[in-house]
Amino acid sequence: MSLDTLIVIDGNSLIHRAFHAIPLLSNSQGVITNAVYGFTNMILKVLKEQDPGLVAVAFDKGKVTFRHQDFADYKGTRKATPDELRPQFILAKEILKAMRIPYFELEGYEADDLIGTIVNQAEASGLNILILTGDRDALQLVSPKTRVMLTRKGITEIELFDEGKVWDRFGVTPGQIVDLKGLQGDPSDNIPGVPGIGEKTAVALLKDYGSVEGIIEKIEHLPPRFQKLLRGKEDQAILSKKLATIIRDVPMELDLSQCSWRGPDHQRLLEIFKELEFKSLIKQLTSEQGTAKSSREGKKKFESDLPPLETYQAGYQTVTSQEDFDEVLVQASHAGRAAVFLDGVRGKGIRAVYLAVPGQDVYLLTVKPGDDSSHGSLSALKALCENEAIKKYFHDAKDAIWLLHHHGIKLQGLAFDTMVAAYLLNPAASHYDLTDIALEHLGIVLPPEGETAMAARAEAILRLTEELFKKLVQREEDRLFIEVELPLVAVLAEMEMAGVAVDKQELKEISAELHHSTEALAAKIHELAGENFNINSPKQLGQILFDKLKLPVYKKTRTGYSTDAEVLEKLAEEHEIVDLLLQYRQMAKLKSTYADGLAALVDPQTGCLHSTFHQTVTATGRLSSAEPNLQNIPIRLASGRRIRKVFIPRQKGNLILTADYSQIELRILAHMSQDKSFLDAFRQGQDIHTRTASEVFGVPLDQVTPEMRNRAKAVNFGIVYGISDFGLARDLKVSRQEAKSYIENFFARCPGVRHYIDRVIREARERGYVTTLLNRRRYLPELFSKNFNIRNFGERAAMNTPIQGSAADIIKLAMVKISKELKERDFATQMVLQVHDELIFDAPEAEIEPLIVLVRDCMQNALTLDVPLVVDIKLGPNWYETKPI
DNA sequence: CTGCTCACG
DNA sequence: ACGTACGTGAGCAGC
Repeated sequence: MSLDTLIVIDGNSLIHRAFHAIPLLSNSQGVITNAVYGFTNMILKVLKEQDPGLVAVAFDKGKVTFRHQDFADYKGTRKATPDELRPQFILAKEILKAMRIPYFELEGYEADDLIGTIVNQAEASGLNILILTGDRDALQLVSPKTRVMLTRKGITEIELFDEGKVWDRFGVTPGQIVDLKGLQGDPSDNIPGVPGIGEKTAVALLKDYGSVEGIIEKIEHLPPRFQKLLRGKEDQAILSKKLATIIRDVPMELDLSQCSWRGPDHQRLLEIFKELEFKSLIKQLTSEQGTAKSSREGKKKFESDLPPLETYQAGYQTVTSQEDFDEVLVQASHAGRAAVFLDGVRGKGIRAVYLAVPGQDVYLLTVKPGDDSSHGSLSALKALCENEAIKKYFHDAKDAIWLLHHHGIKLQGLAFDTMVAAYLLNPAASHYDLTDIALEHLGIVLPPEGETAMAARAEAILRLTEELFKKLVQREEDRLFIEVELPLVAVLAEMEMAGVAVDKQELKEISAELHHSTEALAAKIHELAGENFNINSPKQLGQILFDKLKLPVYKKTRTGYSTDAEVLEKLAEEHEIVDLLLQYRQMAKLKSTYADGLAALVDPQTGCLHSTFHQTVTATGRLSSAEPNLQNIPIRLASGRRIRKVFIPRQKGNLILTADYSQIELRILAHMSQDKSFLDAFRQGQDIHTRTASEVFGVPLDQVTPEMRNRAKAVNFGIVYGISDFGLARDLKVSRQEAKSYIENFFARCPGVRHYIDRVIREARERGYVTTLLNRRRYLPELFSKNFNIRNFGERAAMNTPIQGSAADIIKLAMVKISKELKERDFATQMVLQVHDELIFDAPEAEIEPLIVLVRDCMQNALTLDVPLVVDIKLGPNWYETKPI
């Protein structure tokens, strides 16, 4: 038994291998089991032989929503994964669960990349790693600590590769495997390589020059025939290498402790084996029971079997007397800074305070029931937090501000937020738990519970502050952090706490009206259908429309018929029920999500909605809003727009003022692309959609029809999103040819935009990331995927993110400025909402005039671009009735 | 808990 | 030949 060995398994590779190596077996029920049988067999064999301390499996995960969304017409033309194989993946995962082996998958990544990431972390923890796969690409991961078990022809034969073996077999080091592929290419993965260069040439060149880059650099020194092959193919070679390179820093939260191998859940595994009729495996399992790992298993907690990873502990002193509180404050004052970990729950208050002061032990200040900020530990906390001279570091400072607010404490001197900093370093991660970022950036494991664990968190915040700031400086994101994101934390906290006032009466009336309309529509729909069914169930609705009423099927989803609005609109002519369904859907959405959904979240104390603005959610830098989401309140259709009537000022004499950036994304595109036509249009104050229409349709500005403008508007949007003729055609309901000609015309008339797009994608490929105007960074590992779709997605994200993200930069900057001005000038106005390119204020009538000047100035001058930023301001008694001033 | 659908910029 | 526009959050149904 080797406790320090981790086995990582490429699930996709093994299952595919097994599927092709073993004839189509099935159980008596007809369930095909060949691949899952081979897979299970192989894993059991390796586990038995190696008896590792840890084990994990990785799977590919593509863009399932797109991949499976076939048009009915095309059904059956193409099968990526054979029907006999697809369900076996599910079975394999069931078996893994029963074996208590964790498996990892992440949207947009291949198993390879997850393995690379796991290996990286495991190596850092000092583990020995064995990779089990049928994919030779994995050989690039071989190192002194990592070896690869490669399946041969069949599946039971395994060949073990260490560094020496790779050298013997391929004549290159493991690290050069990717260079080999860059030159040689790989038809199976659609990697071009350099035509004319095969294995021999590639190896010989690499022996002399080390890498693809090395060869290109010394291209002059190469024999003429090689020069000839390589010239003009440099980029292709570099790209090929990148495509073959396994990503090792996939943004995933990996807890190696979850991977400790504890033996299977015998009972469950046996059940599955019986169902699948794996007789030999059943025999194997039952004969082994009671031996080895199975016997020492109880119902222990997961953490009980921790692998040999160092768990981080911090010493701490409990502080209880007033004298000691004073001493802590002296220490913190002296140091000038402290990391604060508040143990508490929003709305309930703080239970304990852990302070990490540089050079001192962590201090624990416990809060006794009934304590308040006038005496005891909370008064010490108040003194600390309200002293601006002492810099405070938090993880999730906005949450801390809420907790402090509960005790009447106002935070001054916020100097770092490790959650927000970790987000800037990798905005694509799914979450930023302190535990995860401490592991990622400090390599330490935080214990889950207890006072030492909490003390360790305070200490970790202190250390992370240093580490993350260093990284921000390295990436030149420190200004973005200090000047925008960090001050924004407090601005958002204030917006959340203020909330936006709601007219509950109006909300009730809307709900009642919607109740009547949905009921009436449902009755008619049921009558036309000839039976009662749940209209909200896409499954039942599909059966009615397509099985019973025999309407034509235009689109399917992974699980059945699609019944979305796009499909229903196509069916409108076919049956009168369809229009009623569209109306019903609309009304039902308004009622459940908005009328009733919002009403349920109104705070009875304040009469306001207190949304949470998340600062660390989007990959582009935008904010998101939740519980409730106030960034998607209806506006496009009159029926939904009414919902905006319920958003009102908090008191009599106040008004709602909205300020939105006009065409900010296209202005940013003009600035970044320097396209003449776009720059000119914005500088002249022209309507951009009219201008694009004039370019695309080749008519003078004054002859652009509304229809032309509409189409041009869709083209402009398409450009920002990464256009395709298909997407544009669908959006505009024109033919694909027509859409294509719009796009071609557009690029012919706006070559600057074309060049900009090409440049951004090229730079993204070179650097692996894209940036915004304020240097916000987004990594795009998708660009290097071997999967065509994922790669294309990466390219669209590469062009969209600088635009969307820069718009986010600008409005965030404006929010910080506005908030500061409002404070300094003692305005009673409250900023209440942000909707990506729009800010909403609740303002006393007397302040409106100066407010308009202030807001417009801060927003339009947040950043100076090569085109003007224009802000439209509206005013009204509620969010619905705001009118241009 | 996942998939579908739909609301917004 | 691939499959089809970027970024979100929420409610509901059904496994």
